[in-house]
Amino acid sequence: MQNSLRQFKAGIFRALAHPSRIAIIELLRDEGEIPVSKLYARLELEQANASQHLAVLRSKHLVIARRSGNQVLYSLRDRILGTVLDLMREYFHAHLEESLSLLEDLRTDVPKKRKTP
Amino acid sequence: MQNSLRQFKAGIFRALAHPSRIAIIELLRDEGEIPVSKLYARLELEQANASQHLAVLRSKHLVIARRSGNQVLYSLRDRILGTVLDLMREYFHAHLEESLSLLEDLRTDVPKKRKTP
DNA sequence: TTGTTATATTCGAATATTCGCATATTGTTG
DNA sequence: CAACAATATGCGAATATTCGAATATAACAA
Repeated sequence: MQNSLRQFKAGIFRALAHPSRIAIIELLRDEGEIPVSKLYARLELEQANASQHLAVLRSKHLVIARRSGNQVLYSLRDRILGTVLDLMREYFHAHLEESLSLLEDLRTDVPKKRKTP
Repeated sequence: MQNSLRQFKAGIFRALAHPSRIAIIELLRDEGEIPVSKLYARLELEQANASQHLAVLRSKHLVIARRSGNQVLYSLRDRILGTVLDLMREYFHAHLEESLSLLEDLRTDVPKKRKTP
């Protein structure tokens, strides 16, 4: 009872527990409804990979997919998700210093931009 | 940059992405600071298991551990986490119907209570 | 029909989580 | 000190996630 409710919540958090999926949510929050093609172009994801992540989000009903002719348009299911991410940002700022040290730990990958080596 | 920030957020969501850890957070939110012994008694978790989950929460700085003599007292690091969980409840209610169908899907385990079949 | 574009799904390997069990650590009491 | 209580950690097996590669499906155009 109480228990499966927690499982429900955990499932949603799990769906949010990936950088690419967070990027997707943030993009949808900022841009509204967009086609998959634009989505994976913007986020520099492989098409298949983006589709897999979208499937995860769909399975938790976090996003809505709508077919429009050739393409599929995605949008956020509920503003609450945007709010949650805003809270995360707030949290991030509140604990900026140690957040930075956490980021330090993460700074093993993510070179991403490199100015002509 | 933007990317490792998302990784940071994802890490926090991942820490929340387990029913037992959600239960821990909710318990700390409701009870304030409590010793581990009380925590795993209340949640009916194995001692080692509870400790492992607490380690996950600690690693993301979501909880604070304070030693007091023999025992270790845990508390929530930031009210924001409670707020996030409240939002989740709000979300749950907003989409109650389909949430219920999601719960149906989960109802593979969690028999828990059964009225003599 | 055939071809083309857009998106989804399947598969398998690499990696990560989760749990119970055993053991280690820390503090207290006698 | 030894014995005990409270908590943490290490290990290994079971399970779950993640990714790229290949393939499937859907809508449309010629």
